[in-house]
Amino acid sequence: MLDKAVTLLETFRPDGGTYRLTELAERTGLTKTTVFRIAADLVRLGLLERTGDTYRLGGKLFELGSLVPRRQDLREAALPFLQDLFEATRETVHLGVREGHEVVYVERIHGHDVLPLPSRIGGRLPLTCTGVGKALLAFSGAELAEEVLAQPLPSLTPYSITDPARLRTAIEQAQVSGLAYEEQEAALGVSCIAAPVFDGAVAVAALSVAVPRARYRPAQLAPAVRTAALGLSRVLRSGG
Amino acid sequence: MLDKAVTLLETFRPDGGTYRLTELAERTGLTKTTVFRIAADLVRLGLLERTGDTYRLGGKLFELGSLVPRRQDLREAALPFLQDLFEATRETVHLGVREGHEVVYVERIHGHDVLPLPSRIGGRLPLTCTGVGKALLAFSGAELAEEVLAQPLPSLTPYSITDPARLRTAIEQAQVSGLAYEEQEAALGVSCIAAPVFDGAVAVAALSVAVPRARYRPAQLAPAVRTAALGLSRVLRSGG
DNA sequence: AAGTTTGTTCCGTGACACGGAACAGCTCGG
DNA sequence: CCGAGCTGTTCCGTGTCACGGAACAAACTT
Repeated sequence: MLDKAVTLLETFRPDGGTYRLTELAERTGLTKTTVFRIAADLVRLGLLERTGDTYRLGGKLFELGSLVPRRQDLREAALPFLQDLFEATRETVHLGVREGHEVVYVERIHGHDVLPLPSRIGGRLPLTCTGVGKALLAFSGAELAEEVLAQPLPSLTPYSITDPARLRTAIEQAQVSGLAYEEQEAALGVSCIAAPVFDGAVAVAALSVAVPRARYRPAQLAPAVRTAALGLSRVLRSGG
Repeated sequence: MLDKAVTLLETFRPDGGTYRLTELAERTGLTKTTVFRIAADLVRLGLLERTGDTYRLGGKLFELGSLVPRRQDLREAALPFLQDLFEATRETVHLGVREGHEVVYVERIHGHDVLPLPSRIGGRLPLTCTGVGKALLAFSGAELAEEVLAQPLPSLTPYSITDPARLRTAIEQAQVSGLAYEEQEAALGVSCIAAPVFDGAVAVAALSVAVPRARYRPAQLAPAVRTAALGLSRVLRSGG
C-alpha cells in the first residue's frame, strides 16, 4: 500500500509531467483499479492534484519537502554565500550534496539568461559528470572514489569522462587545488568550476558556477568560488 | 494506512524538529505499534530518516517536493526577477502563492543578515498578516475577501490587523495602488511592501520585500517591487 | 453502428494492517 | 541493589480493508 503509493509518486520523475490514469497504471505496473483507488486517496490527502483526467504532484508534497531539515538548514546557511557568488560572477550558481553515487541539487540560482542545464533543484545527476559531483567525490574519502571508479562511468554528453584513469587524475587535481573543473561534461557549451564545502573535516556539500563556454574565464571565477565555499564552511563549522 | 502515514509526516511541521517514537505516537494519536511499523516502512522508502532513536524527514521527500510542477515552474520563472529585486534593495525578498485562506511561500532569498521572520519556504501564514498575503487577497476576487473578512482575523503580533474594517480599507488601498503594505504585522520590527503577480487577469502569486523598520523607505522600495512584479507577470503571460 | 478507448463501480477473497499484551534494555531514585 | 518507569521492539489473533478481475458507462475513432 505505502510502497505502491510511493511508486506512484515517483513515476512523476520527469519535468512537470502530468499523467492520466492508464498511463500511470502502465508506468507503475499496477492494476488500473489500484491506481485509481490510491490516486484518489492521494488526491484527498493533497499529495496529488487532479484536473479533469490528468494527475500531477500536489502542493502538500512541496510543503512537506520544504521541511526536510538537512536540506533546509543547509540551504538557509548557504543562500547568502550563493548570492555573493552570483553577484560576483552573474552566472548560474549551484549547491549540491552527495547521495550515494549521485549529486542532489539543493539550490540553483540564476539571472535572466537560463542555461540549458540538466541540473534541477531536487534532481539527481552522476557524480562524475558534474563540477559539484567531482568536488564532492574528491573529498568524500578514498573508498567512495574507488567504488565509483570501479563501475562503468555514465555520461551526459560526448565530453563526459568515461575513462577511469582520466577521472582519477581529475580527482587528484581537485584534491590538490581544492577546486573541481568540468567542461561540457554535463551539457554542451557549458563549463563549470566547483569547490567543496566542509563541516569540519568531511565535505557535506559543494557549490559551483556554470558558465557558457564562450564566457568561461577560470582564473576569474576560481577565487570567487573558493571564497564562497570557504565562507560557507566557516559558518557551518561555527553554527552547528 | 496512507492516511496514517501522511498524518505521521505532517506532525513534523515545526522547524527542523526530530521526534522519537513515543513522541510521534502521542502527537499523531496513533498506537505506538502502528507508528513503529509505518515509520519503519517510511524509512525504508526514504521518506523518513532515522538515526539512533530519532526520526526526521527524509531526503526523498525533498526530491519529490521539488518536482511539484506548479511550484517549480513559478519559482523558475520568478527567480531572475527576485534576484533583480534583491540586488536593487539588498533586503529579504519573498515569493508566495495563495492556498485557501493562507499564503504558502515558494521562495525567499536574503543576504547575510537574516531577519527574524515567521516566513519559511513551504510554510503557511495567514493572508491577513503578511504583505504577500494582502496583495493576494486584494486581487483574488471579492468573494474570497468577504469570506476572510467574515471570519475572526488571526494575528501574529500585536500590530496584526484584527479589525475587519481596517483590513477592508487596506485591501481597497492595495487594489487602487497595486501595492500592499504591512508594518510589524507579521514580525516585530519588520515592515513589508508587496505586489501581486498576474497570469492574465487573476493573481497567481505575489512578491514582497521585507525590511527592518529602521531602514523602511517605502518611496524607494515601491518602484522596485512593482517593477519586479510587472516583469514577472509579463513573462508568465507570454510563457504559458 | 460496431469497435476501442477511456474512467469508474462492484464484489468476493485473502492478505495484511491493526493494536493489545508481553518482552527487553535502559535510566532513574529509593 | 533492585524495583518502578520509561524506552523501542516483537509476537499474534482478529477483523478489515486493500486487492484485482469483471462488468459498466461514456467518449472517442473507425
